[in-house]
Amino acid sequence: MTTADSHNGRRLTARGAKTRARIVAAATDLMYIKGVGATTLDEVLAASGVSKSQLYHHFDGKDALVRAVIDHVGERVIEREREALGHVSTIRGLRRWRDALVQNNALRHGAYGCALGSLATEVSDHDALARQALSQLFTEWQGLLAGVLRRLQDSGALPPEASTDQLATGLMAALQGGYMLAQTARDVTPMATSIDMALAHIESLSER
Amino acid sequence: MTTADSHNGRRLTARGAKTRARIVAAATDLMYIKGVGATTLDEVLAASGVSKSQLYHHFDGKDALVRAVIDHVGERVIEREREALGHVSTIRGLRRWRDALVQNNALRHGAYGCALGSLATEVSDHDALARQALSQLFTEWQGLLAGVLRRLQDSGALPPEASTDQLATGLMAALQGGYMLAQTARDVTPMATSIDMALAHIESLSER
DNA sequence: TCTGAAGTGGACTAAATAGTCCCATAACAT
DNA sequence: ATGTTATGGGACTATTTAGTCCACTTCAGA
Repeated sequence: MTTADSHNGRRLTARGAKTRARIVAAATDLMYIKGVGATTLDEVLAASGVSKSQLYHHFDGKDALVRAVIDHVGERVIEREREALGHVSTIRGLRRWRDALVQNNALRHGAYGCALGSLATEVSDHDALARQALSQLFTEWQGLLAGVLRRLQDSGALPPEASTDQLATGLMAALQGGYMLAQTARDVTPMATSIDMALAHIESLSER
Repeated sequence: MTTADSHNGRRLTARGAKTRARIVAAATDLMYIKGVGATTLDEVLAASGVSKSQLYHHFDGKDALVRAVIDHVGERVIEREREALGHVSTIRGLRRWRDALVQNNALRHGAYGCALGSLATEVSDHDALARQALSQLFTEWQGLLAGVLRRLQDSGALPPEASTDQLATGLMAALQGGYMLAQTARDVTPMATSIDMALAHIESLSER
């Protein structure tokens, strides 16, 4: 939302907003499938059925478009995860969350990886603003996981001395690393295995 | 080694081998820093001080060069890890291995991530051969970790019913996910945290 | 309803980029 | 020695790509 409009404070009619949204949607799909670097503006134009002047009317250039894509993907992922994790308070709930992610990724045999993670690795070293936005999104996502862990703690399913933040970091790393290994192997098994190991660790903390 | 020479079976003089190596070395550095997609052949030429005909003499094109880079990076990483892990047989040894990786990554504040992992995410979905090579390299790397875990098992530091292969997968995912989070945050802390969690889990298996 | 700003289309440009080609020189085998 | 093959330099081309420009249309408020 912050970097949403390139020409800050400009008026934006409903028609304009629609065009802008179509551009972002097309760019999001293309960049997920082909990668950011391999996606050209002409392809985005063709896919969204919009002319070049429109693109430069709404965005300062490719970098700005990429940032808009990051915002868009980020919103979607965070909303999805908020719905999936917002009310989870048991280990079983976490396992169901794991199942959903793994099954979803299995549909593509692991290809393309995590929508947010792929953007992050490709963009982080080239665009400081984009990197910051992505970093914040990961923090938010991790916060949702930490919330689940705190609720586990409250219900006694996790000892009070466990650091929920560190466990959330470890769980997120297992998830992202799992995505990456699955993408490279074209097989979701390593992703399932790595999340399972993280969950087993969390579970084991209350059995000692 | 397999995809090493583009024009298979051609003679290769010492001079030619040197030129080829210079091209690969320059391409490796550039692609690590700038990314594969953002690295142009002209840049590789300039950095290696070689003319275009040489590049096309030794490689069929950019894809072939990328595969040579993967082979080169893979060899380096595997050799490094073989030296670091080949004789490790204690949890303490694993922790020292962790320290070395974290400290090394801290020098860049996490930037660029894992040499192999970055290549994997960027190339896996576009070049099937490259993906396979990377997948094999990850398997080899994981095998080294599994070897350590088997030695732990032999010495009684890990129960015999533990699946060393699955634990190695989880450890590798924690490492790669940690690299990614560190790269996005420009801070190695999450990498350290995630590997620590994986190691803590491994350690905890013998204390129950 | 009038006016200025937002929205739109698409041709155009300049630069970059992958890949080709040709000719020259060095190395090697016999 | 000599023919053959590897190595080398670098100009050249066709295409792609980001980005510009301008004429035209639609919209919203005074």
